This record gives sequence, structure tokens and C-alpha cells, in this order.
Amino acid sequence: MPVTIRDVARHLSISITTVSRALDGYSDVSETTRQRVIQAARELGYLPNRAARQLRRKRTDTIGYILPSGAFNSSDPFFSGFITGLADEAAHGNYDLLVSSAPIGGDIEQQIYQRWVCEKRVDGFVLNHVRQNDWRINYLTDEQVPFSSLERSADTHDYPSVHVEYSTCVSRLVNHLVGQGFKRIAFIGTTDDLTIHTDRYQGYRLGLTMNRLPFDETLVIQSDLSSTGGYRAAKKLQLLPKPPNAIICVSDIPAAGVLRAADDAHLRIGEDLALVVFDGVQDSQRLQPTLTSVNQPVEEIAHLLVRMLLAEIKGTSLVERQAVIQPILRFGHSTSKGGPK
Amino acid sequence: MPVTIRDVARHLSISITTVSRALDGYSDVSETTRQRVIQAARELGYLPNRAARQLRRKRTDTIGYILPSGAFNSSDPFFSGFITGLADEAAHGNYDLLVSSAPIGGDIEQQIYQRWVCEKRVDGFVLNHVRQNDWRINYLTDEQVPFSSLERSADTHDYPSVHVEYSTCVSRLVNHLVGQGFKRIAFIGTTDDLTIHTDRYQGYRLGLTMNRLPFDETLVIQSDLSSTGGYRAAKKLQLLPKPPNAIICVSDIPAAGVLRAADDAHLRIGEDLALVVFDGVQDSQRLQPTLTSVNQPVEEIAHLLVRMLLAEIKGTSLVERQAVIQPILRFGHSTSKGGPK
DNA sequence: TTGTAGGCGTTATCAA
DNA sequence: TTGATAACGCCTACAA
Repeated sequence: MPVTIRDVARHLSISITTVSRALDGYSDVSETTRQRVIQAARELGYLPNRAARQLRRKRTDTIGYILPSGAFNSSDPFFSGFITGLADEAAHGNYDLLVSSAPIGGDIEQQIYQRWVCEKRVDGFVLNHVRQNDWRINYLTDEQVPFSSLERSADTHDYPSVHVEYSTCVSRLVNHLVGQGFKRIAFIGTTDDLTIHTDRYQGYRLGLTMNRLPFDETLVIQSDLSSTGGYRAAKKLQLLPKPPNAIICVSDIPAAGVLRAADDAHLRIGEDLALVVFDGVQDSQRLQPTLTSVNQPVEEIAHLLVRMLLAEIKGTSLVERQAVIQPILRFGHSTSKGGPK
Repeated sequence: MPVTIRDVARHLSISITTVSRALDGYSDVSETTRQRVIQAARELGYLPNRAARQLRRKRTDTIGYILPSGAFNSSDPFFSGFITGLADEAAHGNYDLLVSSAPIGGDIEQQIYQRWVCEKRVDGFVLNHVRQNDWRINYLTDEQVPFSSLERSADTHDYPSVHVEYSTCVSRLVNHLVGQGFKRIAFIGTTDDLTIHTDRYQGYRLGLTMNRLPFDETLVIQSDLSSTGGYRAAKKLQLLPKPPNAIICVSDIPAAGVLRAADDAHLRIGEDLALVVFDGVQDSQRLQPTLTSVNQPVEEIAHLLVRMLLAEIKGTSLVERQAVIQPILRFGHSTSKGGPK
């Protein structure tokens, strides 16, 4: 039998009004009464029924996040970190996190958003994987449901968002490579034209320009995300009249292929060939040779998104609604001459 | 301004009772009325307010899952797949998933469980990472809150659980190795004595016995989960008077070290040395050489746990409350003679 | 087949 | 400083 506010009131022979206000920290209740109420509530194990509270207060103290559930994601470690971050920061602000999953951009996704909005299931949403002309942006804006998003779509709405600035970071990395004597730098990307890839590629171009290095389009290869794809790309690069001595690779699985190709050609990583990867499936620092990598601070991003969303929900005015986060640059042996293999 | 059941009733000049029952599929409402109600509800975009419904029905149609948030997990792809699976199957049963995260076994974890129970926030829980003598088992049993769990603790309570049977699978794998001519098989494990590791190790021992192979304790090494750990372990094995020609390795990161050590010694993988890994950080099928691996069907496990939990919540009697799932054995080039390197 | 009315557990308004 | 009372939106006896 669940314990309600009535039980606490009866237990102390006072009214439920007083109990409610004592626990909510109102000032118009005497300190002695408050203590007795708090004490009794603890003894009886009373916590306000969430549904009743939601109904009365007209808010849920819950935020929603819908996982993109394309097959390729299901083992992407990004999401474990991301959800952990969302849940932690939400809990920190006394919010709960409601999670569902749906294929990107399909009907089901739309239904879930609409259901949660119409049912008043959540107070706001965190979005990621925003598409160009994303209907969610328009829908939530129209319905006046607060949200924050990782990366932006090509719209003019004004909403809080977090942007990971790969470009600067990658261009700095190019500086580093050049400083280590690696001046012929290749870029292995993917066929995706997500903003995130564009950004990385821009950083590459920017870095070349800043170092007055010529741009050579034969050094840019689009590969798939497999190890074989990386292997093939690396082989192709090796066959060039002037092969590169550094490779920036989109992820660590193709990088495994690059390593294999380097091995075939008896190239020493970090000596004859430098290698850089973007945040991939595994922790590149636990591999030998450790790979220099550019990582998103996933949990920090999630924290920030939640903080922005909560501010939005509470109507707190934010000075900065477009936050920019720098990726983390981790230097490993793969770009430093004189390091271990 | 949210649309409520009253708006729909007013719109059609009928009572809210009729609206409620028409939408809930009661039989005592005329078909014409029902159609009109459904039509009007769609037009107005009406969906029942979730809080009100929860309050009245005394259930939430929500299940809870608390992520273990030790630092080492945050990038573990197990959890993305697991949560996706939970969310999908919950949605399939018209349930939502509430997620929080807490360090394993701490006060915060306890508070969240208690809060969700006392607040009547969820109808039940999915547990994983159960410890021996896990307080959650006793607490939830006492409070009569339904739950299902991945793996069991050493208790005698009767609750639905899923067990992944590594032992049989690993022993079959040993058969396979022997069939391919790899008869001197080493086992690189970790220092963890989780049930899951015990299980794998048991399978190894069982496989040896079944194939009348002698057990040699110098072939069993406890390593950490880094690539260097795997490298060291492999080196140590190579220095034995009779080194192994097959290695079963706890995860794929140390396996990268094993590959490196094999390379140093000019051993060809799949020819001179067979290699098997357990589900690790990345998809071993996307690497070259593809590694033979033993994987948990993570999403399937999650689906099953949710189905079991929902049956428990609804009081549907389950025939099988202790489900057993077989891991997935994927054969790659690393255990087959004559394959590509 | 439909409508009336009470109550789920809280919070908020108002009066004492 | 406290207490009675009216919602919040929905479901469901029970009555018509």
C-alpha cells in the first residue's frame, strides 16, 4: 500500500496543505512543524507521487531523447557516453531522462516526438543527428517545445545548440605534422557529406593553406568505414608518384587497414608515415603504437546540451545560445619521430 | 493551449465518458460514434495526458533502467546496443523507457531505485551487472516491484533472468580449433572474476577435456584489457618451451597486441597461430584478417529482458523464467588454415 | 448506448 | 502560521 501525503498528515494530525508546503520549502510554515514533517516523511518513506505532481504542476521534470537506431549505430560507443552524459546532467538538475529509439527520419520517429509532445510526456528534447531542413526543428518550434541540439541544420530559427569545431583543431594538427617534418599529407574521408565531415575536411584545407602547402587532390580519398577500405586507400596512395608521408584518416577501423598497408611496405609508423584518426570505435590510446587522434568530449557535450535545455525550459536567459566545443587532441606515437614503433 | 478530452467532447457535443470509451475500444459505444470520435481526436490532435492517465490507472507504462556509470563503461558499445534494444522492445509493447545512470553499487544508485519506486515513476526495472548478494534483488522483491535481470546473483529468489551460455559455445570453439589442427590452445583472460569470465573459462576447460587435451596452466594468462597487456601475454606465451598455436583472447584490444607480437615473430595468423576473441569494442568482422569471435547478441538479449519484464508486470505467467541465450560464433580468417592472411 | 459524478494524489488559492 | 477546498485530466462505477 503506497504511502501518500495523507498518511503523513494523519500521522502528525495536521493538514495535507501543511505537509506539502513544509516539504516544498515554503517560508510560511514554522520551523518546528517543518522538522516534524520532514522527520515523519522520512520515517514513513514518503515521496510525492510523480503523476499527481505532474498533473497539478503541469510539467514533468523529464527530458526526452530519441536514439537514432540505424543498424550501423547500434554498437557505436558514442551513444553510451552520450546517454550517460545526458542522464547524469539531467539527474544533476533533478530531471529524469526518457529514451526511445527510432530509425532516422522515418514515420516512427515522427510519431514518438508527436506522442511525447501531445501526451505532455516531457518538458523538452535533446536532438542530435539533425538533418538539413529537419522537420523536428520546425515542429518543436511551432509547438513551443524547448529543445537543444548537437550541430545545427540549415535553418534560421533561434535555438540553443552545440557545435564541435573540428576545423580549427584539424588545422592545428596539420601544423603539428608539418612541425614534425611530415609535409605531404593525405586525407582519407568517407562518402558522407555530413556537416561534421565537411568541417574536418575544411580544417585540412585550412591547415594546408596556413602552412603554404599545395593542395593536391590525388591525396584526398573517399573510403568506406571498413578496414579493407582503409587498406585499399593506403595502397592507392602508396602508388602515387609522390606518396604521402602522413595520413589523416576518418576513423580507426579504416586506420587498421592503413597500418596493414604500411606494414606491407615496411613503413614505420611515426617515422616514415604519420597517422592521425578521428574518434572511432575504440580508445586509440590503448593501442600500440598509440595513435594521434581527434576526439569529441562526448559526455561534456551531453552535459552542455542538457544545461542549455534546462535553461531554455526554465526560461533562464542564456547569454550564449550557440556554444562551441573544441575537440580533444591526443598526441600518440603515430605522429612523432623518434617514438617507439 | 493543450487539447484535452473535454475539447474533443465539446467539439462533438457528447460527454467525455463516451470519448474516453470510444478511444479505448470499449464495445458499448456505437460504431458511428466511435468513428466520429476517432476522427475528431485526430483532427484536434488529441492524445490522453499521460500524467492524468497514470494517476487514474495507477500504472505508468514505463520501465526503468539504470546505467552503470563507472568511467570504464562510458564508451562501451554494449550499452548503446543494449539501450537501443530496451527502448525498441519497450516501444513495441507500448511502454516507454526511463534511463538514469549511477556508479555501480553506490548510494546514488540506491537513491534512484528508491525514488523511482516510491514516486511510482516506473512499473518495473531491467537490471544488469548484478553483483553477488545484490541489495536490489532483495529490495525490489520486498517492495513487490517487478524486474528482470541479465545474469543472476547468488540468491534463491525467483525472478526472470537471462543467461548467456558462453561455456558450451567456447567448448565448441575448442572443437573447431582442434579440427583445424590447432591443439595447443592458450587462454588470455582478465583478473576479473565476474560470472561471465568464469563461464568462458569453464568452456575452455570443458573443451580441452572433451578433446582429451591436457590442461596446462602455463597456457592461461591473466592480462589487463590493453593492447600492451595482450602483447606482453603473447610474448610470454611465445617464450614457453612449447608455445601455443592458438590463443583465445578475452577482448579485441588485447588481441591487437597479440597480433603485433605474432607479427614480430613472423607468425601468420590463421596458419601458424589461430586467434579467437570475445565481443570487444569493435566489429571484428570489419578488420583484416577477420577475427573469429564469440559475441553476445546484445539487442536480442535486451528484447528478451523487456518481454520477460512486461510479462511479469502484467502477471502473465511465463513458462520459462530462466532464459538461456547462445552467444554468436563468427568464424573469421584467424582460425582457418588456407585463408587469406 | 450514453451521461453523471466521484476520485486518483498533488499543489495552489483563499480564508481563518 | 495553518486548514478547507478546488482544480489538474482522466477513467469507471453506476444510473438513465
